[in-house]
Amino acid sequence: MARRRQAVTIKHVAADAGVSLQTVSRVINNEPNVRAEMKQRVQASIDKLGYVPSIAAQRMSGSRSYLILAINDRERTIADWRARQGTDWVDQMLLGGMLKCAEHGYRMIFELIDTHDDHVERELLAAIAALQPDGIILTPPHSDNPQIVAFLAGQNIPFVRIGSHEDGAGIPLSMDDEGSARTATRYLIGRGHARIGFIAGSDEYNLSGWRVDGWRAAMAEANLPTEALLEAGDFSYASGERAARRLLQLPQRPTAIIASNDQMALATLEVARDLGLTVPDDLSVISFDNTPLVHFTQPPLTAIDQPIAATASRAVELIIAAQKGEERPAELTVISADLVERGSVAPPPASIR
Amino acid sequence: MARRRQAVTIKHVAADAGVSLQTVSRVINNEPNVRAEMKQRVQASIDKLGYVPSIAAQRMSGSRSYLILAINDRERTIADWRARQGTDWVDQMLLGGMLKCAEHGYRMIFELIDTHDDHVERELLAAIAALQPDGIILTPPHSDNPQIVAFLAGQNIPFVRIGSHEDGAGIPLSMDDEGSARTATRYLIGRGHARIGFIAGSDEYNLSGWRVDGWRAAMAEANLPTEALLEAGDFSYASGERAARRLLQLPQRPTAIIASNDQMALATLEVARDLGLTVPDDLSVISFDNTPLVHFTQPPLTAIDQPIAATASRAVELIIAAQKGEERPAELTVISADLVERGSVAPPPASIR
DNA sequence: GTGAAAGCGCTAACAA
DNA sequence: TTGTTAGCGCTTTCAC
Repeated sequence: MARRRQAVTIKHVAADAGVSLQTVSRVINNEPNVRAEMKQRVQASIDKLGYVPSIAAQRMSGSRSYLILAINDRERTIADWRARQGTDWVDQMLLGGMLKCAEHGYRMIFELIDTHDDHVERELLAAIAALQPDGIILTPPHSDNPQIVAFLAGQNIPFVRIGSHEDGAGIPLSMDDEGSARTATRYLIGRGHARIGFIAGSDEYNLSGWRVDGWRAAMAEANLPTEALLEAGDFSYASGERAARRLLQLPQRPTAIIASNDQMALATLEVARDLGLTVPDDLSVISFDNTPLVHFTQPPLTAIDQPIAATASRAVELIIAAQKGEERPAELTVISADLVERGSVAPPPASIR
Repeated sequence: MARRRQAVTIKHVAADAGVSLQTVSRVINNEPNVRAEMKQRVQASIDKLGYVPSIAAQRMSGSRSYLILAINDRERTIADWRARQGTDWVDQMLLGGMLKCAEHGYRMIFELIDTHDDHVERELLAAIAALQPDGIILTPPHSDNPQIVAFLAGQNIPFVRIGSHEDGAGIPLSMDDEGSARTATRYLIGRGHARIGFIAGSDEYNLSGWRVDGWRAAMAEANLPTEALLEAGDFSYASGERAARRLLQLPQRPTAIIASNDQMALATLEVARDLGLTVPDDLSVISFDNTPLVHFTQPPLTAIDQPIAATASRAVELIIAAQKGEERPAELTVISADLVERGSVAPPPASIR
């Protein structure tokens, strides 16, 4: 392979327009102190020659790299990819993140990092040193990983922590898990349910706790009991199955169950079927995440939509703002989630009501 | 934001090891002409200081960028992302491509380009000039787009055309669509089916035609008629619905249908239900792609698995090999697909058999 | 086998 | 408002 050099450089443009390199640079970067006429002339040459600045060279000379790193958990992401169950977290991140990046002339680079690895810092450093990104987006469970947060804080690089409430280095960006759980719970209460079970997600994710909190809060405000109605899960189908079985075999079984993700809701549907319960007539189910599978279940699942695309998009905006030297927002940024109504919720059965 | 400079550079390493810059560079790039002892000393300094070479600087001085661009069709990709139907083409590409890249110290950058846009060249040029990738992976329908292929050929950059048979610039890499269609058809014939309908995909994709060819070939070799059994679709659910309805309302309806993708197979299932036909007892269905939804249909779909991850992985290998100056393979590289058996195929109904 | 010098494309700092 | 100079971190010559 022959070595490739930039075909058209700033030099060609400068020569063509009959100006200095610096003037071209100013035009590229939209800097002030260039006369309109000059600017136009340079722009004409740029267009004529099809010039595009080299990110490498820009980065080299100490300017921006126009690269934003989106970091996800390696193990979980690869497991999801291999499972092919339709989990589309990555797709939604790209949808929101890439498009927003493109709007601002940035590019999003997707990276996988091990949460548990004792080389986290080395992995991160490698990515940062190699790519020199202008900002980093952290997703759960990395967002609250003290080691990662501390390391990034020391790198003097703007970063957003998606799904985090904690103060500290970096910009936290919440998807309002507690509020969503409250919304789902109130929705069920509004339809007459009083015994509402909850299947929690993995402890490794802070959002699991927040979702439980929201459920508890909504139950409390309606003076409804929660005892024995909380079951631990870990987001896996198997854990959802176990949890659902325990809940549905309670002497006084719940008339509705909220599952902390779609897989566990799917398992709940299956257990209900197995026990001869019809959804939604005998049992109502609400799930979290709203991944593609909600369309395909029998009945389709009413679900809390995790606004991943919107969140990633906002994260990019926050990073670009930070890049420009703007202050980080004083308040925690919250992207709220909607409840999408489908077919898995009905009033509780008359016999129990 | 303060300007960030590389924390540890080749200079620091050179100073620490007491050698010249050049020697460090040689060690980094694993070049010959360095004594083992020297190499070891330098490597020790690299590890100690946590040095990682800057891709920007490497690229600047005319070496590789260690970046591989994966290009997908913007319109279709975004539509899939928004539809949230679980299409996981992108995920599978990342799975295969990113992991293989990581193995070789490369990174995969995912880009979207408009097929129809008259600015294709400009968009491509922008990506290439900005990123200076070492290679490009084209996916359908870009793989056989003459404008794109011609443009890339002129850029002196290795590129792979996934899902392409055509000779010419770039390295074609086939997923054996014709063979897969033949496999699916033979599989049905083996189970006793004689009237096998086929729903084709969009003309915009060459693979649509190859799948039809495979079906035709398998039918021909068994001396089975194909007349009236081929219906056009465009990969959309709606088109699948129309096609399935026409096929199933034929005076002599098919006992099996092969749909060129999962969405159209899903539609076929729905039409069958609507017409009072049970799958698989009255009608067998095989779909293409094996996206996540195949698990969730009633019954789960027997499907041809498109080996996207394996193909992306191979594409990366081909590019890295080309980068090293190796000859492109003389033969067309073919990644073959498997048939995954689930619940949508049975022998034809006795009344027809 | 190792080192010194030049230059990649661009921008920051300064000068005019 | 515009141009000049130096240097970013690295690799490629070309000496030694």
